Amino acid sequence: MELDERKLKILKAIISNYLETGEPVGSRTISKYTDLNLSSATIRNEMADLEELGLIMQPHTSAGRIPTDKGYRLYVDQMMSEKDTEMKEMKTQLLERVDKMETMLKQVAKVLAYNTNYATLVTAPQYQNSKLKFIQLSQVDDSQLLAVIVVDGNVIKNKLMQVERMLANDELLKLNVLLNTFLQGASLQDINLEMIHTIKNQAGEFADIMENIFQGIAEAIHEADEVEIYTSGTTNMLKYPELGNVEQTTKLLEALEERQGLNELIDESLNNSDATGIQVYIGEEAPVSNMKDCSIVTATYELDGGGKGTIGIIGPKRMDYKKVVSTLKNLTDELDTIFKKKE
Amino acid sequence: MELDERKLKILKAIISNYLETGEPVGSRTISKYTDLNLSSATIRNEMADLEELGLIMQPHTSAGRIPTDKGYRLYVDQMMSEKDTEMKEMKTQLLERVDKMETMLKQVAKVLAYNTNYATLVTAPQYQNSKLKFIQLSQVDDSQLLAVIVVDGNVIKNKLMQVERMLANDELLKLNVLLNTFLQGASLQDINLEMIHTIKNQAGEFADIMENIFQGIAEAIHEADEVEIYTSGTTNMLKYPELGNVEQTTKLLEALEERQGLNELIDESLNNSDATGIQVYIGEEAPVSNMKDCSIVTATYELDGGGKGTIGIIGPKRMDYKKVVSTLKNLTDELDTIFKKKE
DNA sequence: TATTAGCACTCGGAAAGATTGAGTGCTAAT
DNA sequence: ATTAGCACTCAATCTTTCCGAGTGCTAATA
Repeated sequence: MELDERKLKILKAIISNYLETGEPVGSRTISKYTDLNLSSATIRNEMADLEELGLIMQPHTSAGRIPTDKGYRLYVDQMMSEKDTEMKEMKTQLLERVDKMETMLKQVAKVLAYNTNYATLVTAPQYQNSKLKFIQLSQVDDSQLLAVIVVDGNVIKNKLMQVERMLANDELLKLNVLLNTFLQGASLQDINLEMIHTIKNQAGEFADIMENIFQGIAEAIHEADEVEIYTSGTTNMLKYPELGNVEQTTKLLEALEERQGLNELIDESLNNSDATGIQVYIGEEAPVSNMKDCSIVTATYELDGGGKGTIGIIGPKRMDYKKVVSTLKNLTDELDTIFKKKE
Repeated sequence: MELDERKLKILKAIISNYLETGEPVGSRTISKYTDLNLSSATIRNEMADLEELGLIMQPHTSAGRIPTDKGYRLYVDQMMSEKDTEMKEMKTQLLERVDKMETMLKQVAKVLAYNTNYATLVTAPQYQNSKLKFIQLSQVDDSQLLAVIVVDGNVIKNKLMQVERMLANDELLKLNVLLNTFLQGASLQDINLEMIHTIKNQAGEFADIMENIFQGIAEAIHEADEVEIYTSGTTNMLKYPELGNVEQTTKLLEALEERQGLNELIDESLNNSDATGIQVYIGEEAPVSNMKDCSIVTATYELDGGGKGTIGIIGPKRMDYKKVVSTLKNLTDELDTIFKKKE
């Protein structure tokens, strides 16, 4: 059996109705509220076919039909090829207060959650491949040295280190010059053992202090590699009763709160994203086990500096894909420009 | 009517039973499971009295009794005067990975939530009254100046500023000396307009740049004043059905997620805490409207540097006050020593 | 051959009763 | 002052009934 034009139209009608109501859709509804001018009986026949094709299903006999994951997938693929729309209010909301990356990303998650009524997740851009811009050591007090490390994209990391004795000004200066000479412009991966060795040699009597400093730098880098994930609107998930019992939803909320599996999700989405940067996971397709009853839409944004971040929306399978996808598309564009302007 | 010894015993029995089960407690239960050796009828009479005193109530006729807020309050006050117990496992869990304040506080919230099954909240120490330790300006690239600001307790803030031209090394040095001379050791409140004026005068040709810098410092200070609040275990709240319908719990979760009203709670608890630093809010006593059905226990920890932070536990009214209070007491002690060791 | 009207059938969910049992208050006896 | 006993209440739970949305199938129609 083939999926002809009419079947497709009916499928779309079923899905979009289901997206609105969350209730199984009956044949009569379709017959009445589409411009197909077919009787419910005919629709029923077609529905039987669609069911056979695995695109829709009945939650129980004598109920209407709901889309299967496969049905959603078809719908989303269709829809993705169509045009965008709307989105302007969000921009203004977003720009209200953008003074700091962290604040901004939290804000993005919040605004997005508020506007979509789904759970959202935003990661800071990951910078593994960006270059070291600047290192500075300063003596904070008798026993503490502060290393300030700045990388492309102006991500700043501080690292406090204990030292045995206070360094003189010229010693500090020398070390600063040394560090910056060797490390400026290096990508985080470039800083290998060999380089460390060289620097330690050059440092002479401060080799042991350098040891300390590298330890600190390593920690700072490690820290920079840990992606910070901001979530918002997680409680929105409680609004969708079809996500099964409360227990399951609770599990999902816990996962979101504890960031369980979110890293996998983000890696997955960063690696697999195509030109548009948008990925849609429906039900079982999700790389996180607690989210098998949901759909997840992720988008990747990219900075000039090479940093990449992810924005994700987690919602019920009957999420408004059209709106979500177009919103995300616009949002990533927006982020791109904001970050570029700030740099 | 007076609250005699026996009534008190019965009240305690009712409350502690209710804490365990979450179900209204009947007269027969008390009669059987206490060493009072009284018949259920007698207990009933006493219960009627306790009800008249406003210490317990019936959720409906022909149900057992549950404690009122007033009853809880009595119980808590009694209990607070008694001895502590237990707590050792938590320490080890806590110390597993303490490399960074932020990480640690998150960890504290998590461990606490895990161990108590309530929602928890932890704030970083607030430093309004601590002193500025160190300021350093560095030229990051052509157009950007980085100010690193360190205050007592080693809270570090970075502030990037745009400048029109690149500063020469000796110029930077001069400014650094200037800033540190005037500002080192000053509490954040000390930095008033007059001082700013003086510094700007001294800065000579760099007055305009100084303007920029002060702007930056102001922002950084402002930022330091914003308390970061970490929450964990919020989904635990879904485990207590007596918190009313799901909607209300959802509201509570939202409040926790969006940090609504948490600042009030923290201020309140910081200001009102007595020698022990522990505060208990029962039901309506809570300074946050969404939490009228819960109880909140907060504890204040204090650093040598003068920073104060709050740890809070939010749970149902029938929370295990004894355990919670002793846990919090121990935890704050622990935090105090950890922070002191780190300084 | 495609569509439609008609009808018997299914089944979840709401409504209405029936049953249970934990708990109470009151009274009379100890 | 305490207790046994009893009638009464009421939420919770289980049963039963009923309704209607929706189906599949068949026979009639265009």
